[in-house]
Amino acid sequence: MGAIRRIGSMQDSAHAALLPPAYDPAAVEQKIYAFWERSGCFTAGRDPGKTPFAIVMPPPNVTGSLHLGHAWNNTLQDIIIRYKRMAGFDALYLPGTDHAGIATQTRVEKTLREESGLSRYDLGREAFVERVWAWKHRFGNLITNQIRALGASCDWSRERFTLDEGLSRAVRKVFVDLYREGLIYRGQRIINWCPRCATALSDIEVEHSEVQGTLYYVRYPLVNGEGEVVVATTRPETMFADVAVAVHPDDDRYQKMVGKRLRLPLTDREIPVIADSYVDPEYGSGCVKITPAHDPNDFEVGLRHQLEMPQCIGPDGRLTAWAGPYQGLTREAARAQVAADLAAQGYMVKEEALTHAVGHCSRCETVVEPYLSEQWFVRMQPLAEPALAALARGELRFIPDRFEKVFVHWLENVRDWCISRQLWWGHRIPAWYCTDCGGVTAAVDEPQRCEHCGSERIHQDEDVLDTWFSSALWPFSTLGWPDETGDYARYYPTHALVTAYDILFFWVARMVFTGLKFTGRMPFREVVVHGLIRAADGRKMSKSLGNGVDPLEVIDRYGADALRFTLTTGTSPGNDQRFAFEKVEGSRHFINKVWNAARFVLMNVPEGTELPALDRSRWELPERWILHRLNETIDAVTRYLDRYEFGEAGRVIYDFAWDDFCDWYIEFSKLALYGDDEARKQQVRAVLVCVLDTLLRLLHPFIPFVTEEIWQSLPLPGEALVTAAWPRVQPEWDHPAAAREAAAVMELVRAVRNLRAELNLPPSRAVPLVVHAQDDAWQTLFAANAAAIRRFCNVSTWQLTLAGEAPAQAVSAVTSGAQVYLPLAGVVDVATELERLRKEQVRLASELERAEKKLANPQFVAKAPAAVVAAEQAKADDFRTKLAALAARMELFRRV
RNA sequence: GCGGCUGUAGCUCAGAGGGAGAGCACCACCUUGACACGGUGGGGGCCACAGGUUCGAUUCCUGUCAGCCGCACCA
Repeated sequence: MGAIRRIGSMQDSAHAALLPPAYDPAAVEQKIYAFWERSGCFTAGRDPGKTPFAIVMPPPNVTGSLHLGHAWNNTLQDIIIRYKRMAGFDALYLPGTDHAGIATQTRVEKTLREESGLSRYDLGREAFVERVWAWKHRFGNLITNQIRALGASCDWSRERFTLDEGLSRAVRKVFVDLYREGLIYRGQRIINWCPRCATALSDIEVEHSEVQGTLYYVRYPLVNGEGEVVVATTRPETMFADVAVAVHPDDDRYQKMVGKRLRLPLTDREIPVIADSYVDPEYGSGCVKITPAHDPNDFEVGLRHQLEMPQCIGPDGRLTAWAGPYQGLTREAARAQVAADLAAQGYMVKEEALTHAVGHCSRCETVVEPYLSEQWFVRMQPLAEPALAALARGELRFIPDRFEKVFVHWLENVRDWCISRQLWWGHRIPAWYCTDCGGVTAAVDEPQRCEHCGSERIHQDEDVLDTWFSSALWPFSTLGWPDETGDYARYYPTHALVTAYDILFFWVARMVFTGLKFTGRMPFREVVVHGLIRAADGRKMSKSLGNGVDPLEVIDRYGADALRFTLTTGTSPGNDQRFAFEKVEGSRHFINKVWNAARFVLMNVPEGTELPALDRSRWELPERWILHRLNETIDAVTRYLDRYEFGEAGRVIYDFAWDDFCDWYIEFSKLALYGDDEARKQQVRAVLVCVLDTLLRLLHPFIPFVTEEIWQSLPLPGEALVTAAWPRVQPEWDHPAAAREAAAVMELVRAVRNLRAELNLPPSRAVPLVVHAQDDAWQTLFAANAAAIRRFCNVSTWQLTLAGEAPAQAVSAVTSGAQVYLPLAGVVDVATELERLRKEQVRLASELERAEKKLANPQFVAKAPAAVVAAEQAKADDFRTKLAALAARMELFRRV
């Protein structure tokens, strides 16, 4: 990043002590993001020698605003990208936005209506589309700026929009190629129609939800007056488009009816009784009215029996001329009216309450109308099959893997995809119709003449493509495909795709089969699936409930890092999480803790300090232990990140930072820093800086802002943390013995603190401490750490010997390697002390019993791994030693 | 109907074939020279239930119950 130097922040203060004791994210986040962007460190491809690693961002709606789902999704992606960047990859995080056909068009139409009372038709297509573009230019960078506020390290120089010229060309090419191969066709079919949006929808844009309805049993009399059939229907208003009544061919009750003619009530029309095995004789009356234009199953029946397909409901959801006097009524009004009239005229046999699932528009919740119309479709089976085969070959990994099953099931049962939308905002279908020969010309570039007859009298299809049609190409269209660009060659296939499970079918499946079809490869190797974010009470966040939380508000109040850390530690693979402000508060506290640990280090490493190299020979127990723990932490975080276990990774560093570094090591370090051994002081400073440096690196992908801010203040080479190297385990830091020894020292300290607390001794009161070490080795250890023990426990006089005569008037505890006594004449109550010891004895005895029982089991000794048996043996020994000491102690007390 | 997820401390949730964990909340004490967005100590759980596999199950398998979510739906 050449000319860009560090931002200059903490180190500008005269002294770290002048830094505010509470971290203020608002003061630094924008400055740091600007620094990152300016430095070019997010731009991929600057070092061709590095291995590429690419993630494409799931494009949010260009005129939408960030919600917590986006925040979560982008945080996880950014963690991966930042980690990979630090680990030496040429990391590309490709951002962009989606034109979101229906949503955006609806939004602009609404404003138009509010501002001028005009509809899009009043304006005309061209003017309206212009308006949408104006809207896009006005609000289009809102969401991308919000993604910046979150800290996402996107390569903005490669930002894409689904309606960009390049991407549009990719869309047209895919359409034309599929059309020529017969994989896209146009046909008269029943599709899902939203009367409010006035457009066709694909199957997955329909949400089925249970509705309380009525099953009407209606008499259809025979024309000859010799009887009747009773049909059951939930939609009597469609009867004007009935063309038959079907019964099962084997249904004895109705066999004689087949072929007879019925008179349709409320009309003068006659319709036949037909036989079709689609009818379930068990359900309802066993007679089904057939309405091919208004029901997908009836449509199939209609095709089989070559029936007419009249429509009695129009695209606006109102009854048509076919409904005679009912024309113009809405579906709902017509249903009520028809039911009432049928009843009044004696056709209604009965009405039964019925709950059934009804399709609703996923966008506006209007009841979807199965509607017969001419639409464009993608033939799915030939595309799904190669995808299934590739999945079976293991070319795509789902994390967690259970989502593969859902995915496969969907692909196995997928139906043709309706891709035409009766909208104006989107990619216009690249198909032209010839007025003369009626032929269709599909072309990437606007054709001058019909490719069938050469006529120039051609006009383009009015409709646009489903937005997901362009999203399906996103991983390669954004990289330049169909051109063989450098980016496409270098970054495609991308590596990981991070997404919530709710768009697996909408988006992931479609990228998979178009990717395979057009690039010959899976567009990504791994799909990292996360869940949905819910309100604190577990309900979905929604506009109607008013329980949505604006991530920008969270960022304002707590900082982007706190939001990120909350979302990250709340992640468990594939599962939903609940959002609560208390959690964000917890994250903010953690960030503040890190901030203050840094303040401590800086205050003790004055400007200009020349830090010595780490020198293992000069380390004492705290240094050996903390670096050993740091190694374990580096290893764990790296492994968890490699497995996309974000929550666990975050938790592991949290524990290290707070418990090990802050609570213990910093406290240990004070002994040296406030002492007067200059050489040791320098070594401890070096260790402090090293641990803090490493900790910041490990934390950076999770909480990038605060870590960058702190890191640039440290006396270290390098310009920015964002491009610093990811830590590696240092074999020379490994020190299992130190881990055990430190554990014993800490256990001793805790035991003394516990005694003090139980005696209600205020921390300010120094107490005498007697320690009896179990053997020479333990004695050496405790002697070496006497200063720490004395400081941590506020000890006045200190006596460390090998086990010997115990002070009588004392409270005591048994720890690994030692017995500790607080000889406090007058404070000790023999009865309470005995009771305390007895409770401890009971606890230890039960532990020992458990261990001994295990060890006494020959099967356990024979079959369990040796290490497990040895560990159990060691535990038992430890318990026995402690119990013996305890028994001796109690004996002494009884004699007093 | 088919498939999946969840059930662990008061709450929110991790976890893992071998001594039950965190955060918040709670109790007690503490303005110690990084931090009260803090420190120290503490209480609290037959890990939903019943079987099975195993030397050993809270963890793996089967079933039951409860909550949730997909997919498919017959009017």
